[in-house]
Amino acid sequence: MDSRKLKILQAVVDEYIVTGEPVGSKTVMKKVSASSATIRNEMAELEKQGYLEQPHTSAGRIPTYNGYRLYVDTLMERDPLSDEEKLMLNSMLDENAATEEELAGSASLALSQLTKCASVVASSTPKFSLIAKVEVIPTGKRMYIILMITSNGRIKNKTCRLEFDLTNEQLEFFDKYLDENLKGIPLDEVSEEMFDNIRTAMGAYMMSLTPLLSELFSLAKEMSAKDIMLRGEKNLLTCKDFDQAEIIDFLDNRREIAKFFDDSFSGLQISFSPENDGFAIRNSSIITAPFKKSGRTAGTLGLIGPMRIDYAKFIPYLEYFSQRITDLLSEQDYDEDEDNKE
Amino acid sequence: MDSRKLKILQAVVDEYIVTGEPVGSKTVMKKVSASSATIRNEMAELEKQGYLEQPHTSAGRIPTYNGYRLYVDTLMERDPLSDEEKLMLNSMLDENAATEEELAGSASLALSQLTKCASVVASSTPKFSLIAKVEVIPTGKRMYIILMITSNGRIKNKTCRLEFDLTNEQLEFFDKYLDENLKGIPLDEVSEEMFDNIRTAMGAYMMSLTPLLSELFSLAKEMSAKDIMLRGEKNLLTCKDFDQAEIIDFLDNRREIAKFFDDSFSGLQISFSPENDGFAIRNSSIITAPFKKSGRTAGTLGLIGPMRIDYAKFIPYLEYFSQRITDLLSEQDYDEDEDNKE
DNA sequence: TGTTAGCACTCAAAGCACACGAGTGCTAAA
DNA sequence: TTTAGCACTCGTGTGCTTTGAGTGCTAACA
Repeated sequence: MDSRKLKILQAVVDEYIVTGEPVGSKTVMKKVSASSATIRNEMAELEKQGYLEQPHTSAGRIPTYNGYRLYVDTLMERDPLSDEEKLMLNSMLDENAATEEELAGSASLALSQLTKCASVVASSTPKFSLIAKVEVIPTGKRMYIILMITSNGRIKNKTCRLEFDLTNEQLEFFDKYLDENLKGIPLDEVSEEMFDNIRTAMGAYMMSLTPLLSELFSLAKEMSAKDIMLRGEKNLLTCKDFDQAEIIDFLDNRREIAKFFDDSFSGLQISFSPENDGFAIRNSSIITAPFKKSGRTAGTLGLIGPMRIDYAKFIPYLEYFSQRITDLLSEQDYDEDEDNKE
Repeated sequence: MDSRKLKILQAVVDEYIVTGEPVGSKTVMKKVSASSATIRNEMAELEKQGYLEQPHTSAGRIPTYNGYRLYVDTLMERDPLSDEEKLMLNSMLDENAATEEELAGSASLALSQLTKCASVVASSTPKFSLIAKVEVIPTGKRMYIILMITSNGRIKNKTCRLEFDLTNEQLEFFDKYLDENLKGIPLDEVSEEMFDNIRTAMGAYMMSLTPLLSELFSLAKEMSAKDIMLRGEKNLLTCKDFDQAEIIDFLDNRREIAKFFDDSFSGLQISFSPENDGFAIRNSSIITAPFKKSGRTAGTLGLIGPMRIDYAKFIPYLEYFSQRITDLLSEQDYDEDEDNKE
């Protein structure tokens, strides 16, 4: 592939990203030293090769997704972050956040504001988390709250109403049993059978405790389910590159989005909707960057927007945030190690 | 006001609600026995009086908000619920919901699906709820979860990270102190001063416990803050009577919505956007119906949609749900009373 | 052989004229 | 007071033309 042709492709994508209008040969001429005729010839070839397309015969060219692919993989020059930008990004990150989720959440919010796209945080922690505490708290007539805390500090609760009040004895037995038998179990190993076993182990208490138990089971399931955090969804709604109805469908389908982010990526990844077999919104691109803790991937920070997006600017943002999160999380690690030495 | 004129107004609103198109004199003729000329004269007067308007000279009439006001207040005939409809509504209500919120939430979801509008639940419970339990749970190096449960079974938690780990002694002291001094306090009486007092009462422990304390304070504030539950927001987005951007702004502003629902209404209320001084979306109407528990208002079920909405059908839905919720909540009361007699 | 100037061609978008028709207000007769 | 009739209004839809940005192709040029 001719270097001039690459330059032309680059110029077209660069320009199209800014204007959103099909790019003609004259416009490209400003950036590539060749006559418009030459550029036209080259563009015709780029079209044959599948990197550009024409909305209609007498219009300029716009990049195809193959064009974008080539652009982001080899042509694009990233805008390095200025010191002011770094300062700004830092100020938007809540470095004092108590939890990993909050930290990443603040990055996600910042990203969505800066890019006018939607931003996602997907934590991969559930896989490694153990049940740390289970508690049943009576809160009123026949009302009980079940509380579950995991080893990494995530907490969730469920309220349930029983047919009869439990005696103190029953409650104590249940609490003790759960403490002895569930603590330390990895969340994703919780299974139906396991709970069947517990149920039989309840003996005489079985009848009265079964409803609590099944709520507890579904609570565990909910906690082990991969979930994501979405910020700036509304930015997508006002994006004219997208079809309204499609976005609403997409946003309704958190499960699918979570599944997409489940494949943990090793580094920065850019994927375009045609590559995500029907999952994503048409004309969308998803950029993801993982962040790490203790050397292993702790989650993924993602950006969902149109294909026509300022990659050169936004990718550094994303990378900076994911790096910063990784640093902050490992600082915590360091603290902990230091403590251990005492 | 002439009875024929009222009939004409009613016919116009009825028709416009169905078709969404300006209604002409010929169409009205089908419902009112008078010639089109007479109807035109009357409509011209209704326009002068501010009940109808014309999008342009040669178009039919559409109701103004004054027209809608008159319609819902005196003209409209509600469609009574058929037995099948009642059955359907019942099946959509989660009567086994453990909490009031879940129960009302299921009604809200059902409403939003049936009406293609957004639906709101606003609980007025926070006002009457007391702090029932406060617990500090260590979950890792310097990580603590603060848990707060109210007398009516609402639960919320906050994670916070401290500079130093607390000793068991400190933790026990804190837990005991909180249990003795916060239990039974009404949530809305929690004040800055109160926490200042607690802080001084901490004595030697003050330094280490202050961060936890301030998190606890903000947790209490969050819990006493009025919040609402919104369902079917996306229905508004696809409603062509609304301006996209305005809806997005509106939905972003939960605080405002919550405030609106804070004025507890005594019965069914219908309000139109011009009456809500700039708060609501243009051309929107908000219908609210309170539900009760133990004789006093426990919350409000609301419907947010365009002014052009099938009032005759949807108001009975809303009323049925709020009545049903009231019944279910008082059944619980009854149970409790019965228990108390034992 | 690659590049460029020039030219004919294409086609979406914008503008314009026109007809249509739904609906009106007004007038005059019943 | 009601109604039939009529002239008038105005948004909508249709077809036509113009405009201009942009193209592909060809022939001349370096």
